[in-house]
Amino acid sequence: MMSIIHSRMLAAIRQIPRGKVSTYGAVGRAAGYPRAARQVAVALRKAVEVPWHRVLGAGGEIKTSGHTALDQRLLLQMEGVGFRGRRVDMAKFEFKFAKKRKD
DNA sequence: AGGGTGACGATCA
DNA sequence: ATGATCGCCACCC
Repeated sequence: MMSIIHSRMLAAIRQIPRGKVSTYGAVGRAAGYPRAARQVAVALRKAVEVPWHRVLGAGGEIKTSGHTALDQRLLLQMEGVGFRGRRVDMAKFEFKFAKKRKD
């Protein structure tokens, strides 16, 4: 069963273009669940066919561990995403979700 | 129903 | 910068 919340999380994640990244918190907000950053991770873990490697922790830090973390970093660098130490250079590579506004 | 959990996030020492 | 703590929230026994 795929809960609606996961569907929305994944929909948001699929919007992240190649060569760009986002964070669990930002994805949660984009999906309409501003406090559900952890659920973004849960959704990613279970989902298939989504650019999971483009989702990082706050500050552009890779929050995965072990072999998964190495894969993630490699995949990102393959897409041209640049790192600065252990973190992605968010100033240049963070994808900004279109946010709703009232105008 | 109740309690533990986690690919999080912000804060503080 | 690093580690501890606490707040969050849906999921899984």
